[in-house]
Amino acid sequence: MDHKHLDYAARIRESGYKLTPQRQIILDTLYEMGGHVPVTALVEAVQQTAPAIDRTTVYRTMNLFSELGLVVGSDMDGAAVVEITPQNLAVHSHIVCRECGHVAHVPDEIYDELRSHLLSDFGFSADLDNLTIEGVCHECLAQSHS
Amino acid sequence: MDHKHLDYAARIRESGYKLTPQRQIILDTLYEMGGHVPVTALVEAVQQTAPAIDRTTVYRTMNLFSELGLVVGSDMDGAAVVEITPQNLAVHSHIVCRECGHVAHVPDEIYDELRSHLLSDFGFSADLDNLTIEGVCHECLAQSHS
DNA sequence: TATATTATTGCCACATGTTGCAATTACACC
DNA sequence: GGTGTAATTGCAACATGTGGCAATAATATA
Repeated sequence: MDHKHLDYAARIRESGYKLTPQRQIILDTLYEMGGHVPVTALVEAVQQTAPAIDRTTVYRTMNLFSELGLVVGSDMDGAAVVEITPQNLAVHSHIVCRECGHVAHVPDEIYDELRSHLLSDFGFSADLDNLTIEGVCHECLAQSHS
Repeated sequence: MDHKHLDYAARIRESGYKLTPQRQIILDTLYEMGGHVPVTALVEAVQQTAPAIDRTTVYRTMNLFSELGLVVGSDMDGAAVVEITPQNLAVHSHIVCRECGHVAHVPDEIYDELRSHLLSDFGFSADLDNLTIEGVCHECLAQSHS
């Protein structure tokens, strides 16, 4: 809401796209939900407000917003997940706990070593941006030791 | 075919499962295809031989065979891919070229550094087995430089 | 403010994977 | 070889995501 919308409106129109009520509702809803939101959940929430908005529109809007840099999408265990682009975004990788589902961001540098190994050993230019790694988080590890 | 089947038959029955014609046909077909096979392609090939075998059966069979260790499954850009378990299997990670689709295996050790960093920095026990990383392979990199 | 253009929407249909369920079938036991 | 039981199968239905297409609506221009 408030002034943030103006930014987004400008961003969208600058790029030659139109600011539709659907897009505003979808963005509002995503804001309200906060954090990492499965697109399926976003669809449900949006349709709570505006039942006429189709699944298709939400997915297409997320793709567009992603291209515009307004949101960041990731694939978590086969499910599409989005979040409002954080300010400190450089590379946007996630670690997801298999047990509790907790999602954390990890800094770019942690992949530097792997990236250069893949390049030197295999001549392979790895695309590690926006990677999602599964595992077990600190808390769940501690719990399973008790 | 030949003696390998006996091994699989034994493996399946030892685990309390049944050796059905469907499972044999599916395994035969996967053998003939070789390498990394998208399950969608496997379904098509199987139905060439036995049209009555359902998609569902192929997917369920792949899940079972995967649990038994007969095949290894991976997720490549949202698509399920399987291959007959190689003999030298330790950890089974792939690098896939975004341009030409080429798939290569990478040795376990390449992830050691990342794994230990994630553990020491975040207390996160990463599950890096069977990881699939996208990027651009050596050949395609060379080509794009010309 | 009216109009033309062009993006956008909603609907339909499809692709891939998964689950529930009743009918079938492999196999262990006699 | 017959029989009981439990695994398995095929079907139908659902979930998630994507693409085509005609109708609609946002914006630039006059």
